[in-house]
Order: sequence, then structure tokens, then C-alpha cells
Amino acid sequence: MSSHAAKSGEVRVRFAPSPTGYLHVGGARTALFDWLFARHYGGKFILRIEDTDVERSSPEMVEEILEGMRWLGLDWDEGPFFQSERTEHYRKAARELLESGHAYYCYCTPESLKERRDLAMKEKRNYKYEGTCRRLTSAQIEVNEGRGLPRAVRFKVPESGTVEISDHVFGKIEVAHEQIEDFVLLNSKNHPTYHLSVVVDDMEMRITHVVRGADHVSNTPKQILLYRAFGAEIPEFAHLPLILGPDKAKLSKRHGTTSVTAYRDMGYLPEAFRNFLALLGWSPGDNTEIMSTDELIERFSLDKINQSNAVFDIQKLDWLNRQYIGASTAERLAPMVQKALESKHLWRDEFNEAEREYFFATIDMLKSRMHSINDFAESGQAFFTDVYEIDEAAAKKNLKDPALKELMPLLASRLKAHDVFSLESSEQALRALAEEKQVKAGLLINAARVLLTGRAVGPPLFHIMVQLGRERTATRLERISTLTFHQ
RNA sequence: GUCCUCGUCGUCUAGCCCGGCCUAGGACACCGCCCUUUCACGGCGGUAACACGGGUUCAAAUCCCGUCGAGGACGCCA
Repeated sequence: MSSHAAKSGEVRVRFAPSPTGYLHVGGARTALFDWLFARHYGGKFILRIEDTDVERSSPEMVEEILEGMRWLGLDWDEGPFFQSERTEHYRKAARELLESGHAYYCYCTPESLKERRDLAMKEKRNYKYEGTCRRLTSAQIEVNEGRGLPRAVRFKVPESGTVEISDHVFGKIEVAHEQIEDFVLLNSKNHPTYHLSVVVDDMEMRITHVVRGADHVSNTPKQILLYRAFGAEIPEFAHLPLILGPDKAKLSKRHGTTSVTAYRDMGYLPEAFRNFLALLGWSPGDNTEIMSTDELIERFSLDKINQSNAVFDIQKLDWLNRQYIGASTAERLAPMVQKALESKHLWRDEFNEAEREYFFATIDMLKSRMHSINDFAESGQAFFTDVYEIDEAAAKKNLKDPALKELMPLLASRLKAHDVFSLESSEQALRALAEEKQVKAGLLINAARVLLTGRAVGPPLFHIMVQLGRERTATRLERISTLTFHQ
């Protein structure tokens, strides 16, 4: 790492969401990268809530964001700090700028500004604040003040020259001062605006690295100008490429689900989701895809972040999720499966007590073919309740042979007749019956699976039988006589 | 309209900075085959990309210029 980290010895990064919505995928990715960076260098990860826009911010959204971060395991070392509680700091800073001649009062009304902007837009002209109030004489100012006109505070952007951003991801970016308008620092209600509060906070919180989305690149020159005006040290910047929807536009609500907690509710594992996010815009440089948290922290580096935007590919997320589910222990999965069952009213407390072993064994049996945690409650429902549905297509396919109406109960009685009930004994019983009745074993196997689980697909039949136990297996096989749709 | 950025398989990417090892590697998805009582898992194989045009060079995905395409930002929002 260059200058800052080396100099101060401590990396300090912040994630600064605005609580005008839930934690979305893009924000989560930013938070993850900030967090990984801080952890990699043993630095501090600071959480700051940018709620200066009181009208659009809400405490519920703050809680939502925190919940999303907790779910992803992104723990913060300091904060959350709320900008709404720091207004005085910003006002004081604005006063300083006014006194040092880096800012001025502006009496233009928002309405007249909007008019001018709209007109420019209509004429397809570029609009930039023309600096009317920047050139006010002291006499004119006195008049305005005397009339008690509402005033905003604007930053005085230098007339000529350029600002250079040195970005860890994009390299050098140069912007001419004349491209930057005199932006508002304090609005006419004396409330700080984004640029002011960010810079003041980043200075006061001694942020060494600003790691944020690339949608902030164009804000950076203004902020650098502010640091300079304050005579402060400028942090290092790393702008992250954007996450796009399938149509290649910045990912947003209209692309479907973007809330992080919604992914939790859809049955994704936080570690899978985190791994997936890490791979969006970053790669370790070799072909490694599945990485533990420690590995991610260990291998993460700013210069491996790439510059082009990335499309959110849910299929890859699904794949990762399946990988993680398959590799997880039943113990890890159990609490999540419980939640999924609860929401489908399939949960019974016995699963954590007398039937705990059964519950865990079922998870182990099913996990290799589950794409999400919610699948346990859907394709796996027959293992948790006796009132499972029987898939019609499956029944049509595997129960249509009329002979089955006799064979299945027969199989049930054979199973009951054996003194042992095991993988071997049940298979033996079924195959013996098939041979005796001159039918293919597959006919009985596939029919039995549908009867036992309601599905044509699932674990190997004899595993299902042993898992369900002799009694339930027999009962379910006999149920064929009560079914009507197979004729 | 102005400014900024990006451009390798459908998607995520490695390679690019420091030209030759690239007849461009991996992964997801897709398609075959194997395994198999189904579906998964797993294994093997396949289709598929350097946006385009110039230049520099013995040699360019890699360096330079241009074109085109895409995205982002242009608020008294953040």
C-alpha cells in the first residue's frame, strides 16, 4: 500500500450508506470491499449513515441496512455515526470556508435556478451555475442581507486549472475546473449538502481510503477541491465498477430483487452471497472461485479490482449457493432450514429434540441437490410432514401402470414382514418382488419414490425408505389405493 | 448537450502495466458422453470472445491514434 497506510500505520475506511432505501446489492458489494480492505490491513471499518436529507431518510431503513450487513457478517469497528447528529460540524466548516474566502453566500432561489436549468436543457445547452452571486459587491450583499433573503453557501471553484484524481482502480483522471460549477455547501435552510458533510466527516474520522462505487467518480473533483480549501490531507481513492442488470444498465429495483435481505429470505447462504459479491469486479488473479472469508481477506487487494462494469448473474450465484450448501454440515444448515420450514408451517419443535437426529440426517441426505435453503421446505417437504403434495406430472409419469395398485401394497407388506429394515433389506425385498412379478425394478422404484416423496426426483429410493422408517414407508406405499388420478 | 469512464466467450473473469510462452486460460450457463433406480453430485468432452479501423514493431489481446458502442455523473438528493 502506498503513502497513507504506510505513513499513519492504520488503514481507516468507511461505508456510508444513505438510509433512503434498504441495503441493495451494489451497496453490499461496496461495503464488502471496504470491509475486506480494512480487514486485510488490520485497519478500521467505520459505518456512517448519511442521513442529511431528513425527509428521505428513515430509522426503519437504517435498521434494514444494519440487518443486511450483519447477515453478511460485515462487522464494523466504529459507528454507526449519523450525519444528522453532526450538523454543527458542517456549519462550522462552512463558516471557515466563508472566512477563508473559499465560499460565498448565494441568494438565487431554487426556483429561478431550476428555470435556468430547464431552459438550458430545452435548448440542449450545457448548464452550469453562472456564478451570479459570486460577483456580488459588498453593497449588494448588504442589501440582500438587509432584506433578510434566504441564502445558501456555495463553494468558490477556482477559475482555471484542473483537478487530478489518482484512483487505485482507474488511475489518473483529470477534470478541468471550468467543468465544475460552484456547488452548494449549505442550503438556504442552513442544512449541509452531500459534498460538505462527506468531506468534513472523512477528515474528522481520519479516513485514509475512500472505497466507493464508480458513480461517485464525478463527485471526487469537488471533494478534492474541498480538502484543499480546508488544507487537509487528501485520502486515497478507489472507485468500484458498477453492478449492472441483464440490460447492462446500473442495477436497480426495476431489475427485480436488489435488497440483500431478500436474498437471505430466498434461501441464499450469506457466505455464498458474500463470495459471489467478491467476484463481482474483483478476482484473486488465478482461477480460484470459492473462497472462505479468511481467504478473501487474505487475498483481497485494490489493484486486482477491474475497471469494467459487471453484470449481476444470478445463475452463478445459484451455483455458488449450491456449492456452499453441499459443503456445509447439517449443523450449519439446520437453523436456516428451520426458518424455511417455519415459514411454510412445516416446523415442529421435535426436530430440535427427540427427532433432532432424524432432522440432521434428512438435511444431510437432501443437501446435495438443494439449490437454496428454501428447497428443503419445497422439494423436501415430504420428510417433514405427512401431508405433502403429490406432484401431478410425477404421478402421471410413474404411477400410471395399473399393476402398481396391487404391487405397492404388496411391497409394503413385504417390507413389514422382514425383521430388519435397512438399505440392503429394503432393496432386496423390492428386487425380489420385481423378479417374482416379472416387472422391471425401475417401475417399482420410481413409483415408490413418487408415493413416498410426492416427487419424481430426489435421493436414491432406499435411502428415502430408511430415512422415513418402516412404518411411514409402508403407509405411504399403501396410499396408492386412495389415489385417483393415475387411471 | 457537457464531462468522465469502460470495451476479451451469452455472463463473471485470467492475460494487458513489463509486446513473443495466447492455435487466448478458468468458471457459470448451454450441449453431448460416462456414472446411475430418478434428479442432483462427480468425471470426461464440446460450442463460444480479443468491438472496428489505422499506426508503431521482425512480432500486438497487450503500445499509440481514431471510430463505433456501452455506462456513469451533471440538484439548495446522496
